[in-house]
Order: sequence, then structure tokens, then C-alpha cells
Amino acid sequence: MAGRPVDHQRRAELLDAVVDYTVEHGFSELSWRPVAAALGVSTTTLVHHFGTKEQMLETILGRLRERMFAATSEAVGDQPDLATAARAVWTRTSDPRQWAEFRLFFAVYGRALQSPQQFADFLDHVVADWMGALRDAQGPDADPATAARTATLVIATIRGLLLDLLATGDRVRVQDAAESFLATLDDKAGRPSRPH
Amino acid sequence: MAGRPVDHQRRAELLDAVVDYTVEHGFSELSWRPVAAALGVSTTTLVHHFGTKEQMLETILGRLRERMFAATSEAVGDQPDLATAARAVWTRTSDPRQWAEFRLFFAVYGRALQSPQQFADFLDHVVADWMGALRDAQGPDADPATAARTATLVIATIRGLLLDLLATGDRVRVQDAAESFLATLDDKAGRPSRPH
DNA sequence: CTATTCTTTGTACGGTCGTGCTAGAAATGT
DNA sequence: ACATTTCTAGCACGACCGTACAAAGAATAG
Repeated sequence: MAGRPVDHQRRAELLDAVVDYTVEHGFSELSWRPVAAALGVSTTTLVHHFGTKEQMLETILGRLRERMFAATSEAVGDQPDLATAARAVWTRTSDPRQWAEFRLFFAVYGRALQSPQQFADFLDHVVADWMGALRDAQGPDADPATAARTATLVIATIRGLLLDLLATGDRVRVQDAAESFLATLDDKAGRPSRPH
Repeated sequence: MAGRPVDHQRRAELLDAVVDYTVEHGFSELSWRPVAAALGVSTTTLVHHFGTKEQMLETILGRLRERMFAATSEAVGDQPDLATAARAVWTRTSDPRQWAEFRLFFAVYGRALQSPQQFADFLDHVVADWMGALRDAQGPDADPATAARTATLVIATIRGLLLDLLATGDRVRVQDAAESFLATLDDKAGRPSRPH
């Protein structure tokens, strides 16, 4: 009646390996054959597990989002207020060990802006996920309008600074600007801003 | 001794047409044949004027940068101080008529982060151009360190907000956050912030 | 054992890609 | 007129692309 069971673990292994490959080798020129060669499998194996290429891209992006959001959302969740949460997010995102993932993130972001229907899932979550986390960090008593405004500004500034950092590599200047911004969040919360 | 003269104007016409095509159809899947078909010329004509594809991409990016930077740098140059200059830049960049160009801008940005050597020219100018303009807007008497910090923050915030705007289309929320940020620039300059 | 289903592989097909080659038309100087 | 150079076009080549197909090995249930 029943044959060989579906090996979900195998698919998960392959997916993580593919995501690793994508983070390292980029996203724009991704194709079956080089990926398969790098993983030591045949292209047919990848096709069997992920379907069409478009489906695989969607799967990769989903897994990537899962990784990146999980890595920082927990850092946000443990912080007492928005200012320290934002500082934690910035500390994490500006870590050079995360640069490869963020380079991929912005590559996908840029491509998604030009093919919105294909990357609808990405665009739906790329702001909303962080908005939720940063709104929660401001507590349930915060004014909703102010909370949304501040969360939007924090996301935009961090991403903008990260764009600068990845393009120029000028850590001193960007870090200086980041400290300046984070200080304004301290001030808003009525606490003294750190010296810099 | 001399044959038919080189037609520089013809090349300029083709280049602008190609840039228009790229702005509209995207950057990631650009290839000779569809572009040539859209312009009503043969692929050989494009190859003759632009050399290899990589050279054409570089030329396109240079022309695009010329367009985008010229469109806003003049708006910055005429402003009396940084706060109004930043406001002018934001007003211009958040105009929906410029969205297509900025979508292409971020698509190139993302790709450049993953192929730095190929897009070295883009990465060299993507921050430096605006840094120069926004530093000048703060006058010659401003403290260099503060000027650089503020310029960096203005660029990052505007680009981050634009990323949000292009992804979500939520003009109200993003504009609200932008006003909040621009108000802090007014405050720094010792002038009263606009109500919002 | 057999039957069934999943996994993996090799192969092949049609399509698009960048680009080189050849040749004719157009525009200049002599 | 001619020679020379640019412009434009058509064509062909090899490479890579996504993916469909057939077949063999592996793991389960009966």
C-alpha cells in the first residue's frame, strides 16, 4: 500500500545548503547546475525537491527571512525599551559576520522592487516583520501613531546606515552616525544620551 | 585620409533610450536582443556603439547616476541650510514620478553589493556624491566631524525611508516618519520644528 | 518474496544568451 | 571618381539555461 516515506529532513538539509551557497555566491546568477555541483548532487535532485526554479527561489527567500529575523528578533524581545532594542539590533546587524547575509538581503530587496508580483511574499514581510517587533518593544502603553512613526524611522535608519556601511566599508563614520541616531532615541525616552 | 566621422549624437540618443528601457523593464534580465527590438535596431548596432555587455552596463549606470544626481543636487545647492536641503531632497525623492528610477537604483545597489569589483564605480560614488552635496549644504564653518555625521545620517534615513516606501507603498506612515526626522534637523539648527 | 513509492542520476530538447564574422549602405577627404 | 571609415544588419557558433523524460537504486508495507 505505502512505499518509501518522504524524507523531509533531506529536503531541509539541501535547503540550508542551498541558502548557504546563495549567501556566498549571490542571488542574481543562481542556476541549477552550479548549485548542484557545489552540493555534490545532480540538478535533477534539486528539481525533485524544490520543483521549478521560481519555487526554489521562493523557498530560499523564506528560509533566509526565517534565519535573519530569528537572529535579531530575540535580541529585540529581551530589551526593556525601544532605545536599547534598537541599539541591540544595530550592534547585531553591523557585525561583519552578518554582512554576507545582508548583502544578499539587499540584493533580493532591490530585485523585489522591480518584480513585485514575483516577490510579493518578500515585500509583504520585509517591513512588517520588523515593525511588529519594534512596536512591541515600545510597550503596550505607547501611543500607536508615535510607535509606528518611531518604528518606521528606526528600521529605515538602520537599513540606510547598513547600505552605507556595506558600500563604503567606512565603519568609523557610519558607527558615528549610528550613535548619533541612537542617542536621539535615548533622549525621547527621557534618559540621558550616551556620550560619543 | 578620413572616412565617415563618428556620430557621437547617435550614441547619446541610443544610450538615453537604453537607460529609459532599463528604468522601465528592470536591470537583472537585461540582454541585447530585447533592448534592440524595443529600440527598433539590431543587436549589432548596440554592440557596435557600446562594446561588450559589461561595458554597456557600466555606461548605463554612469548615465543613470548623472541623471539622478543632477536632478537632486541642484535642488540641494539652492537651499540655505541642511534642514531645508534635506527637506528638498526628500520631497523630490518621494515623488512617485521618480519611483521607477529609484527602484532601478536600489536594484543596482543590491547587485553591486554582491559584485563589488564589477560595480566598483557605482559603489565609489553611491555615497560620496551625496556626502559632498550635503556637506556643502552645511556651510564652510560647520564642524567637519559633525557635518560628516549629519550628512551620513540624512543619506541613510532618506534611503531607508525610500526603501520602505517603495516596498509597502504606505505613503502616510513613511511621510509621517520623514517629517519626524526632518524636524530633528530643524531643532539641531536651533530653529523651531514644524508642527505635524 | 512482490508491489509501491521516493530518491537520485544521465540524457536530451528547445530556447536564450553574448559575440564574432561578413557584407552592404552612408558619409567623409582627396 | 575613389579610398577610407563608420554605421547597420543578418547570420552562425558555442555556451548555458530550465526542465521533461526514462531508468536504476533504496526504503517501506504486505
